[in-house]
Amino acid sequence: MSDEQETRRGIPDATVARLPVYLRTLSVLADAGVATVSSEELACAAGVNSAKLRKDLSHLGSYGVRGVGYDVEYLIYQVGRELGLTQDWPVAIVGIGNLGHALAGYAGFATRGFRVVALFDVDPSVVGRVVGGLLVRPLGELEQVVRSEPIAIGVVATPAGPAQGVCDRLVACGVRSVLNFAPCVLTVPDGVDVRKVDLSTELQILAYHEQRKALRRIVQQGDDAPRARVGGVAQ
Amino acid sequence: MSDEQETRRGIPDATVARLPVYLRTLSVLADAGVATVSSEELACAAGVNSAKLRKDLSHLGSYGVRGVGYDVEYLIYQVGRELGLTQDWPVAIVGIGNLGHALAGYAGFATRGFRVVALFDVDPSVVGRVVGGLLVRPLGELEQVVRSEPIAIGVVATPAGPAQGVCDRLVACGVRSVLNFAPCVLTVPDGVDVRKVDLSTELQILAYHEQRKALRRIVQQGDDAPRARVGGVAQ
DNA sequence: ATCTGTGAATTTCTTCACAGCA
DNA sequence: TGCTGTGAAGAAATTCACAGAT
Repeated sequence: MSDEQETRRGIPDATVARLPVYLRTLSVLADAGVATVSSEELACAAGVNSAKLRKDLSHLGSYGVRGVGYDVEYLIYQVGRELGLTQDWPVAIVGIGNLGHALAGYAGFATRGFRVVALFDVDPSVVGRVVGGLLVRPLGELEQVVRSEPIAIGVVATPAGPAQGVCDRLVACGVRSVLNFAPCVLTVPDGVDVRKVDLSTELQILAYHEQRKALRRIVQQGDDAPRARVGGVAQ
Repeated sequence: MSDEQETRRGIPDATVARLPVYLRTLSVLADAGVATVSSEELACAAGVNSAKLRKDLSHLGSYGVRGVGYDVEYLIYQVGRELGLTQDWPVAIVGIGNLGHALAGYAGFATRGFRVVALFDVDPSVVGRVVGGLLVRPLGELEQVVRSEPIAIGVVATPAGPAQGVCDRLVACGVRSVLNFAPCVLTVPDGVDVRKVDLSTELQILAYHEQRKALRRIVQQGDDAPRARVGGVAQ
């Protein structure tokens, strides 16, 4: 019953989002020669609480040993398999500006499973250059290349303006997963996944909390100090 | 009663995370000359459903007009204020590799409120260069600069190795908000916020869903085709 | 004795559906 | 009538706390 649900609906989104963190943490432990790890230790290293970690891992199966913990190598394999990293995912990056340039050279992209196989740009001064060992092709060749190589994931690193158009072309060529760095919302048909990475969004979230912390400090001070200093903030 | 809670606990995290998206969407509308927008229209443009949008905005106050919608300019102001964008947030970036380079030149960083004021790197071949109009300083000057300029947000764009050390130094200088691009978990004292942007995490999440879609297609095919083709997948 | 895996309780987030105002 | 703002219902995620395996 619960197994059936696991297979059909899959693992909860919140759990999927944390699996990569666990995987990276486990890799660090493995490199350090650690063979076995408890949920408490792994959770701490990954920055979550141990009950959450255990519940997350329980969605993959029973890969721990009671009274002992988890075998690091085995868990790496299981988490990687669940995430689909045992397969090969060819990636294309469109838009080789500052960010695209960084992405093309980013070692993290070359980690298990992911393989950058094509770079595209419209700018003639960029096209023809070699970035991260790959030739930058003109955008016009997108359809041809994406169809011949079986591109699974398209990375949009263009400005906001052309992003939707580029995305449409990728999707038309059969790309079903898009990672969007452009500062805009991409609209895609059902069955296509988009994830958005937005630097200024993250900054704004930090600013919100920073502002609250500053406010809280003022109010706190106000509690100890004469009321007048608080101004209109409290109440 | 509910107002009190709003002031003390603040806006729900899930809402805060969406406000920047609304803000950007509103800016696009404003640039297009739209004066008034309904929750349905704005929600659609922002890629969320309208009930969620209305509930989100209701946490800021009652800034809409029943039967009419929201005034775009006014809402931009209110959302921006809530996020703390009416204040000035000086930002320092540590690690001017490919990514740091891209970040320093990223226009989104220069949007309302945020101002990159200092760049640091250890590499002597990078130190002294001018990137995005700013001189790259040696890491040794971090304490001096961060203390003299009132840096609010530190961006860690170093490799994983030095990231924690850099973060510790930033925090020691009074930085209370850190945006982490390094592929590792940063540990900070209470009262300091860290947000993590991880490119390979996003790819892995896409890979998970891509794998599931592929699997579903196979199972679906299996339903129409002879059982034998399904193999061990179904049941 | 120790540590996992998991039901149950709790909290948070989302969606519904409609009262109430323009 | 049209659209917002919001209680109430529902779904999802988190945390608790402990039974059960080694």
